[in-house]
Amino acid sequence: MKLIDQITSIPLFQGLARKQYEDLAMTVVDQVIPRGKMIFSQGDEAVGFYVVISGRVKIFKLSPEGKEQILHIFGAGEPIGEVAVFAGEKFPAYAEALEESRIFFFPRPAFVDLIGKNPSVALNMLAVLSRRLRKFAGLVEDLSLKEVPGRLAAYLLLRSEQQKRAINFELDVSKNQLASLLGTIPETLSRILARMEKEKLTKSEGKRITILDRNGLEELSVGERKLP
Amino acid sequence: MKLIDQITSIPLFQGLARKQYEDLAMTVVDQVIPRGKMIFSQGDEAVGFYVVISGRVKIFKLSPEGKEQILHIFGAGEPIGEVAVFAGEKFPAYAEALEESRIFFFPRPAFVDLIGKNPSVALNMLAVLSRRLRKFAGLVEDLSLKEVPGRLAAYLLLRSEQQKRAINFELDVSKNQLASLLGTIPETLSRILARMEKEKLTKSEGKRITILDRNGLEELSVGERKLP
DNA sequence: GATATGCCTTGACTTAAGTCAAAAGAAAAT
DNA sequence: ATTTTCTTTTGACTTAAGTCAAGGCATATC
Repeated sequence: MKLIDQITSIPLFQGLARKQYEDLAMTVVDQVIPRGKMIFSQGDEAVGFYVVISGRVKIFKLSPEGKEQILHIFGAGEPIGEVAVFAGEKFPAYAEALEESRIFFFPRPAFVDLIGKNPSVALNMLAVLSRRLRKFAGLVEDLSLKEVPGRLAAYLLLRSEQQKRAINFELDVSKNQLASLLGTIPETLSRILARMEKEKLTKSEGKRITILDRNGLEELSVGERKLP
Repeated sequence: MKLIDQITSIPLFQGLARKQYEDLAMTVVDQVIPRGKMIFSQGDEAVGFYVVISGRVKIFKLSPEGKEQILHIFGAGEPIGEVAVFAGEKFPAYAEALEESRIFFFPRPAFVDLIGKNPSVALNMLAVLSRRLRKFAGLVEDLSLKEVPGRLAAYLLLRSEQQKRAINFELDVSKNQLASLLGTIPETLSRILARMEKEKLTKSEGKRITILDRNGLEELSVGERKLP
């Protein structure tokens, strides 16, 4: 697919004139990042931002001891690092490709200019940031007010919802990654999955999860129920 | 002070034409909220957003058992609830006045209209949301990767920085609130303050905190040191 | 002045989840 | 195919922080 068509299909840039897509295409840097490679590190100078075209990218924080907390996992169409364009100039976290990913880099000046002239881009961006803030508020709530079984239950229910309430689906991340996403460690995750299975709430073989008792999971996720 | 002058001094609205301030003044609702009163609840329909004119407002989440996690404490000039204007239409958390507060309510349609027409307001708003995202990323990091002593140390250092690196300052929130802000409970906070004092890192009498060993606190906050 | 109310602290106890170590499985590399 | 490497699971143990209960202290209320 041609560069400009790729740009046209980025949700953030919906509603622009032909000319503006062409301008964007002039400044964009197209790059392919292999699995496991860092895109940027916390503290790096942000001279622009990225949009994921294909593949998946994780954004995360690291503790001094090396424990990681994933903040987001972004896929096609989603912008990353845009926060640094509007506040501060350093990336506030690390970004690494979870699989081979194609990403577009947009330099800051052209983008700021575009936003100033295009209310629709500004509104799109406001919507993106607002959704992200909402998601963060949920993450903070989970980390602070729920126990790990509740967080895991909420995550499984969310994944199921995203797949038409499928009773049976594949985790799209490794269990190590999932642990990091839930703010815990692989050992704990493993144990809790085993306990859920014993309670006949779920069944798991590798990455394949089957929800046996949706209601029970819901109770767990809102804290009305505890795992023995 | 006159209504319109109050509006003029809101950072979010910097750089508007006289006419636009007048339009805003036409739609604004001025209200005074007594200490302890709810401004909105999680799930409430968001027909607009608020700006704090004076006083302080806490934004928080509640667990089913009633434990609260404060997300932000906002003071004069800061907007609240604007996320709901751009994404979803429900407030994602609770808001309550910590002290008697004067707040302006701006109905959604007029504001969306203003943003569409005024790139500077859009950019201001993008900056506000971006700073907030950054703060959240830090909160998530703290909750997930630091222990309570580290979070407390980081908080005390931050407060000190905000007051010209004062060695001696007053907490601007009650210790109960501080516990909620740090994602813990009053008992734990109390014990950790006592341990810090024993280690000669700080000294506290009521709300007055004295930093005795800034370096030690920094080590604690980055996890290079542990409290015995 | 007495009493109530909210705020903070302390002690004894419990528990969720982390650490460390080891091993089994699965996936990738040679 | 076999070795290497990474992921996942399990067991034994430790620990940070939560719960419950009681008491102190201050401020507000009658």
